[in-house]
Amino acid sequence: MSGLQETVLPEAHARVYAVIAAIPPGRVASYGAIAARAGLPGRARLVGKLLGQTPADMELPWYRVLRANGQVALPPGSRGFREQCRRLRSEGVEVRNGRVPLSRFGLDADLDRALWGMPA
DNA sequence: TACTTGACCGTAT
DNA sequence: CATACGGCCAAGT
Repeated sequence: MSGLQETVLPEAHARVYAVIAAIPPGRVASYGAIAARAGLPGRARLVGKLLGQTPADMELPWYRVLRANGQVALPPGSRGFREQCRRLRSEGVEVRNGRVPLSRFGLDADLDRALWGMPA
């Protein structure tokens, strides 16, 4: 066998997609939290790269993914940026100045709550 | 092979 | 709140 990660990475990609697909409407998660839940701790950039290469026609709630501080990761003013803000707001998520306020819960806690239903 | 690029992140100043 | 720095690592040049 010649390539290990040549088969391992696609596996990881599938897990990342699964985690993102599991984020319920009206909820958000950070790149880092998603990577961690997909078994790739410390590899938030891989998630970003993957989303960047994800075809726009694929069904995936990509817009529920934000930076750890709540900011939208796309270039401010770009089409994707506006699209993301629009979709989030349409789900009832507050977006102010390209950013989602993380009032009492961090994005990680928010994702955990979403996946495991932990109470506040 | 070496260097650069990214839809990132935590810590420090 | 803003900068800076190191860490992360697949892919492209």
